[in-house]
Amino acid sequence: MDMFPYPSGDLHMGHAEAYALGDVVSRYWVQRGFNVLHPIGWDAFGLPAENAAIKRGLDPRQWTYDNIDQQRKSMENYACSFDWDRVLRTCDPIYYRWNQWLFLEFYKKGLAYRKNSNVNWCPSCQTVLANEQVVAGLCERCDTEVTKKALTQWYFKVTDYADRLLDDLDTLEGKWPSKVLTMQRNWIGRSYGASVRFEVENRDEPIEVFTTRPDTLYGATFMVVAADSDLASELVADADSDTKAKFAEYLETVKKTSDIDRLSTDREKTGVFLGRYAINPLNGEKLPMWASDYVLADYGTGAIMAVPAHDERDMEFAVKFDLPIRTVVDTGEEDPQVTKIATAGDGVLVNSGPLDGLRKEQAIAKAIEVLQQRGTGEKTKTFRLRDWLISRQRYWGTPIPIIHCAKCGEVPVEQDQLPVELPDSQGLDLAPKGTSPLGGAEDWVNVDCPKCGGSAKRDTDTMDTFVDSSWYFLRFFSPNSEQFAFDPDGVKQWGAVDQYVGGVTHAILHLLYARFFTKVLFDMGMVDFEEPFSRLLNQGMVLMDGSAMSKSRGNLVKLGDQLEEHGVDAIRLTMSFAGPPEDDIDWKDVSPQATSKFLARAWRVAKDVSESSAEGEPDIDVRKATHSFLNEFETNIENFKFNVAVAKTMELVNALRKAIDSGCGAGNPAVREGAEELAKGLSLFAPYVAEDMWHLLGHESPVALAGFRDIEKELLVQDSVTAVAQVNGKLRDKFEVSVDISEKELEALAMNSENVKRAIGDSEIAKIIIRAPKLVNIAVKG
RNA sequence: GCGCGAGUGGCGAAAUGGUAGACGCGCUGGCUUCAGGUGCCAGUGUUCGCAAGAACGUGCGGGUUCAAGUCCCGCCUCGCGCACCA
Repeated sequence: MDMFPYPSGDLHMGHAEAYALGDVVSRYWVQRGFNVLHPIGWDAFGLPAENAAIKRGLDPRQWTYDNIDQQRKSMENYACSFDWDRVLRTCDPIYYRWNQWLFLEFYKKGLAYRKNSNVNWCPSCQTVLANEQVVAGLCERCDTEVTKKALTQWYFKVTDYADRLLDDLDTLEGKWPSKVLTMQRNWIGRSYGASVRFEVENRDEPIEVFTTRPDTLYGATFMVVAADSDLASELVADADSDTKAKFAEYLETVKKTSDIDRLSTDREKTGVFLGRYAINPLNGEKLPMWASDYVLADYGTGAIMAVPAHDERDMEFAVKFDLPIRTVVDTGEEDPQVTKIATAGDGVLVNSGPLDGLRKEQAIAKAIEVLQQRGTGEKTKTFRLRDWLISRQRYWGTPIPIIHCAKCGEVPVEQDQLPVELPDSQGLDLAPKGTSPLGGAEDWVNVDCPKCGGSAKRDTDTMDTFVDSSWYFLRFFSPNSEQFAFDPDGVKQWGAVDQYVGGVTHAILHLLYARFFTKVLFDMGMVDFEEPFSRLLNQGMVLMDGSAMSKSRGNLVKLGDQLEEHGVDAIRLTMSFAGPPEDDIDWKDVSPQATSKFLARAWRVAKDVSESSAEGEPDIDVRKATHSFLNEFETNIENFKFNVAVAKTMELVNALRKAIDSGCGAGNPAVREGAEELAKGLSLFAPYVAEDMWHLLGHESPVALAGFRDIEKELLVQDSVTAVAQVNGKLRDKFEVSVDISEKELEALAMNSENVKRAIGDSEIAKIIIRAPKLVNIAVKG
């Protein structure tokens, strides 16, 4: 299965590569006789449709469906072997109805909930964004600086699945690109440590912090609370007016700082003293409490214990504000108290009471044990992963099927009322204004509460389009079903996606969400697998002159033009032959003309065979060439080495050409056999030419279904090989030998070689290594 | 800063520790052709040599091995990811 496209305009070179490669895999397994489901659909909701609507006054629905029609025609022309009976479009009510159904199932299980918090806000798109959609502080879509806004929004509780999402990555090892696995692991970001409760003077409740280094508790010399957290404001509330004023001023500047500035690496630490003290639970020491923006409000508990001697950031802060530094781990490096350089490595505990003399790992365990005994802390873990914010204040998406009633609160829409269809865009103001355009559809918004019958309003937000793509692969089992989201029989028959193909751009977002959905559906008993995509192939990008193609850059290569000039087969083959699929292709390095020439050369082989009458016994060398081609072709395809597989078909063409011109001739049955396997092999890359060849060779049925010939193992055995003679590992001579040559014979052959004799000269022979039938290496002294 | 990946001819690239450069582009020469931006054949890592052959050669420096593009250690460069995550 290929990642489904977003229908913005026609297909481009990137699509051409992705679908060529996906099609090779699909056609290969069909050729091997498997029942292959190779579906396609459209990720049809989303902002571009809406933006086009705003900019050019179009109906987003019309714009989307027009683009889908155009893309579909191009795909058909491009010979994509999709199952056109299973097409889905996520903007069809029959599709998004099940988005809503799934949302309500999640809601029932407490996996969909609403909360108020500081969320990422794109001032340009005028909508909230998920953490995953913020890249280095910028909106993933429009590169605008993202700001924070306190809003009540819908979330999916991905964090409930954090452990499984992380641990199950192990089962994908070797089947997904390791790069993607690493990125997912980093994103989920589990760290083990301890939560520790610190009493605070003049406060009833202790505050809790998370630390990965409970062993350094004796080295804690102050505490830091995230300046923008509720806790900081609360702590400072009772302070003197001077402290309060300073805090208020600081908080103002923190709020003004954009994420971009905040993230810049060598930014000086800032902060203010809160006028409060916490008590170290292990040694009873009084620790001054500070507020700073280097502690994040939404990670851990938004507060930390600061151990400057063994944490770089705490050290920086301590130096800046002249706070004490106490070394508690002797790492063998210079004392951080003196150098002002924090040490984080392993070592022996000092100045730490009962922990003294222990090594880091033991001390961590011991510290946790002590905390547990005293009831002031325990072993715990924290994740970087946050819950998935799914509400969007935009029009072109799935309406959230919730009704808000003043009396009954959140009321889910009844099952039989689904789908909650999007109102027509006519008469709605789609321009971004910070609240959903759906709010303006009064007939649509105002409804009776399903519970009490009183007047109520629909939720006006729409779902993130990543909800649509989190389960679409399951919908292909029954794309038009009104009975269920996806057919359980289909799940049994087809199961998880055996092979997924798409760009690495979705390494985190889409793949993580789809994995999350699959696990939830597994727990609901709706699917019997926990990972949606058994194998994943990331294709690279198609570039021009080293950079991404774009109209504004003036280096845009149009797929339509390329197809016009070279033909579909040549472009598909060029994409496959250019290099390893995961590498980028620079279009300037690639030659579709050459590929065309190769296709013509292959075609002529079939032509020559078709014009000769069969005669003679099958030529054994040609048969060997054909069967070793089959053997190598199959392993290369199965290992995604499409470029090498194409090279092997070129070798076969060369061998057949030679046989026709200066060997056994085109009428030899072995040449016909070779030409037929050649057509089948080529059918994965160049279906039109291959089909023509196949018909030239006298077949009526489609080449795509012909099936490779069984490999005759005995034809893979070479009866002579080139043996090499080395002296001290350097090649000195070669000879053709029989594969079953004895070690003695091979050695004699080598020793009699003039070249070898010369290389040995007067030196003394130390050792002779023989690997019959391929190699003799003579080690000499001196 | 941390993590991951990659550095091989003029170019895109091949190579279970055992012939480095398969296959293709480009280039050179020959044949075919009225002609050719076609087709076919041959050559093509660098240096020396008429040749036979030799020396050198997979980013750099070491190491393991009879044998290293491949394994180990240290560096350099590029790309990607993460980046005050406690």
